[in-house]
Amino acid sequence: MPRKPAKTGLDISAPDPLYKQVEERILQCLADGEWKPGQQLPTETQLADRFGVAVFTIRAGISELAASKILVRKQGKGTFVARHSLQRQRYQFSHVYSNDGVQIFPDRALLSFAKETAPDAIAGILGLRRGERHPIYRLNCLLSAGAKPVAAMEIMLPGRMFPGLTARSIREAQENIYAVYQDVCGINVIRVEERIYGALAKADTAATLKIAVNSPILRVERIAYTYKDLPVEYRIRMLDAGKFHYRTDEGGV
Amino acid sequence: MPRKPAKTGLDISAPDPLYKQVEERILQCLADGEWKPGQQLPTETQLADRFGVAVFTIRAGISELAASKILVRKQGKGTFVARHSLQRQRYQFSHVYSNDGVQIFPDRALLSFAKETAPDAIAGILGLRRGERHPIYRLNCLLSAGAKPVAAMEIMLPGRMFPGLTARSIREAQENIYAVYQDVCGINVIRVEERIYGALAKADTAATLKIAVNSPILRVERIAYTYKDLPVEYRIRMLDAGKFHYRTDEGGV
DNA sequence: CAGTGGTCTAGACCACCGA
DNA sequence: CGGTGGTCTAGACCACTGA
Repeated sequence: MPRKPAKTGLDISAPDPLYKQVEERILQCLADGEWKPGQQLPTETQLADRFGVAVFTIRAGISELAASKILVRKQGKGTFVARHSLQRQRYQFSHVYSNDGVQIFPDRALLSFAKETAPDAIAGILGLRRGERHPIYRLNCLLSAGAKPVAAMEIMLPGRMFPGLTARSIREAQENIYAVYQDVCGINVIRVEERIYGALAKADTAATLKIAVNSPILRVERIAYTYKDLPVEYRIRMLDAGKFHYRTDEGGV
Repeated sequence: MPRKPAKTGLDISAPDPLYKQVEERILQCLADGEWKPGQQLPTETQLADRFGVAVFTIRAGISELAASKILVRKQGKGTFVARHSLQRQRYQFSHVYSNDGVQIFPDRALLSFAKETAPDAIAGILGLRRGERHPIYRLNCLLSAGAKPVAAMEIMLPGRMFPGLTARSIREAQENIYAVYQDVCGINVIRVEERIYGALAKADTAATLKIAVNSPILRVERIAYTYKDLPVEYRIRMLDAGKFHYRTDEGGV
């Protein structure tokens, strides 16, 4: 007897395999906010019933999302929506090292917080429609390790996606700023693209970082994305390249 | 009846699951050179017989190695040892872009090729035992796109791991240099670590790149590893940061 | 102890490849 | 057409969690 596709939306005769469809459905539930960060998903058996497929198929879908760090499986407990905890920051999205080889997790001081209309260039980067007026938040931060400045950071966020964001909510959170996006606005960053430029410090950057004008700096631009490849953050960091560097890995078993 | 562990070396009662042991065994075969780059592995059914486990278990092990880009599966054909082809270079280990956003695959000109004794610092980076004399190859290259210099590159290789390497073999190959390591010396790079520094061009680098002294440069140091986390290459690239930048991605579905 | 995810089996059918 | 990997099922047992 053929499987009934109507009830669940999963279709064995579709071009995509069932476990890919499971993946899509779970991503859709996450994008819709049905399951929120930190929350437990239904068990694999329950999902298998709900979607009308075998447990193996559910596992295949969940496995890919777990590999992407979107879900977290805990044996004996359940499967959970990943959170941007401090521990997670230690191994993802954090690549600044001092030049003597110590990984840096800088403190964040919020210097300014403004709401304004997005310039065309920024609107384009954040995927906002041309020809319309879009509010954005513009944040300026100083990142420092101990008393030493590490980087000047500017963050631009599409205003409509971050309801309820305030300077206060950012200042009070000791956490990774992506945890603030999650907890305050329900925005989940799952992927980033970075461009790393070498440059010379201009007067304002030099003053902020307490280095000489024309000192070498690393300008790191990042676009962060949530589900469905939707850009949610554009940030620029100006790192003091005299004291710090950037590391990446690739490949590996 | 319990599985017999002696014959194959796989042991259901070991702390590692069987599919991890499969993975280890395959990596060992690769490190031993039993299966060479581009070569086809035995079929999953044959490996299942050989290791005394189910096909599913073989698949689980191979899947992880395929995700690490160490093996390549081709439906209807078989499973193969990955090669460092030009196509592969396009999506792995190549991150230089011009500042107007075009990905750069520079040409390589070999300027010098020397064999010498490794200084202590280099020996340490390449994991060579202290207090012994180790031959290394030291290569200097100019990377350029069209007529424009992109970067000066220095490569250091542990001499004993690269028998038969000559300036000629590198000059004649139009391929990715990692393909030369594979084809000439049987060395497979599977993972790299990179450190990205911002700096100012000194006189010699400036002359090579045809830029002004104290122009901004990106100094990219890379250590490349083969199986068993064995370092096989240390390279330093000095990129003209006025015209080029570096990109990385992280995360994603 | 019951419930979770983790591993593993034996087998089925499919899609793709090349002779 | 036979052989390959790709997907999927049903079911088993294990390891870990927390009440």
